[in-house]
Amino acid sequence: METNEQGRSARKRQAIMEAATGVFMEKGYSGTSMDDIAKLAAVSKQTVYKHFSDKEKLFSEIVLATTDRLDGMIGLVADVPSDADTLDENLTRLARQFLTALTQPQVLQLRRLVIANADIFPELGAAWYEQGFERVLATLAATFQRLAEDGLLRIDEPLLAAHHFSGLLMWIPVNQAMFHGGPQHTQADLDHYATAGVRTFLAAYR
Amino acid sequence: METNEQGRSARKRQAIMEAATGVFMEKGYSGTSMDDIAKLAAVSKQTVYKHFSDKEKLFSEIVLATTDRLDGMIGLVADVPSDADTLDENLTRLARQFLTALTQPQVLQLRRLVIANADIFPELGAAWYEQGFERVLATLAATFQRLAEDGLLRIDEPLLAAHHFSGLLMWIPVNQAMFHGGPQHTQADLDHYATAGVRTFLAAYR
DNA sequence: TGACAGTACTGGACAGTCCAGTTCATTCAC
DNA sequence: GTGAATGAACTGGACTGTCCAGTACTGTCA
Repeated sequence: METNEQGRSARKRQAIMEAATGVFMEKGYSGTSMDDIAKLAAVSKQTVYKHFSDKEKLFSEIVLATTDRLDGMIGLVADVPSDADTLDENLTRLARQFLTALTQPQVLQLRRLVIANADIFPELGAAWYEQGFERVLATLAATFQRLAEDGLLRIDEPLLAAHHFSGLLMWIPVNQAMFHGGPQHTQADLDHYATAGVRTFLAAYR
Repeated sequence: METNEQGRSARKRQAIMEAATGVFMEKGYSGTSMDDIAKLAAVSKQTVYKHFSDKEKLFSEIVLATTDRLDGMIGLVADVPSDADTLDENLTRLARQFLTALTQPQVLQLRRLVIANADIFPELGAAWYEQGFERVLATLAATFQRLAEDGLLRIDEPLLAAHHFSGLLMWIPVNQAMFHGGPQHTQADLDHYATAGVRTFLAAYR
């Protein structure tokens, strides 16, 4: 009789990854001990080592696992309609969604975590950047390219425009979050950043 | 008899700070041992502890000491002439100087160092952000305000404009540097970021 | 005489291993 | 179906080796 769709081993592995994600996020890589993780996962240390050969491997896996969750964001970016009349509000909505998604405490925390350990795990930092950040940016660039071909925007270098778009939006809140503990921005702040950023972007690129 | 202008004690202290700065930058906070620092400073461990009560205090001091070096940057930002004919090239020069200064390996490394340890030293992160980053931004905002009053720019919120300016310039190279090891940008890249960023900025704010 | 070098030491944390005994899911005989 | 048999996965805790912050002590030099 199979009451569990996953089986014991897979369930344990899942528990370990969730626990590890939580503890690494909260206490950083070197601040986290394997005992902490085992304890929080309600699992013996040996089981942790059965699933993940060492601490570095476990860390890599939990970090890269988070890039899977970006697909929704990709969809949003690709779905901006080619409609001149609503371009402003469509981009503003996109901007708000961008800001909301990227100022989630977990996302910022993960970003800090990756940056903090880019010395020790350079490949991990690069991989996360490519699979996460650049994937979204490339999609945004493609969207801008399409909008330009439809005559809604005037753009020479789509990728540069995409970087400008995100830089205008996120420079402020991301920087603040990197140096301070938690997020200091209210929803009103974010809305303001969104409208102001889109205004500046469209003034330059329409 | 005092043959040295500083005194032996002050010289030792200086040596310790320089050594600590180097090692912390290279190996991070937790990767650095007090023995490393003492050895590099050619000083006994006991002397290190005579000058700095513990590791945390030493770290804080060397990080905050770096914010003193921003005065040159402040001067540059404040000195943009109110001349409509050369506004474009003046801002582009400023942008280039900005980018060159902030993509220095030491600066990026320090930034990483502060972000990486913002969990453990939240006050330090906040202090560095305020005394370093926000000071430059505020000066830039004041300059924009002046340029707006002289009719060269059209600006509602000078501080927001300053953030947009720096976001347009630095989002790309700073992000790359945070996640990859060293700087991947050539001087040509930086020039391109500068001219493109200023072009976008002026299209929106002139 | 006081600041320093050099070095040994303490106390605690932690990665990773080992092992003896236990749980659990599957298989196969009845 | 029921119930043993089997082997893999798991527990819990002890153990090793290492690293490091901070202290103590002895000798040296100015």
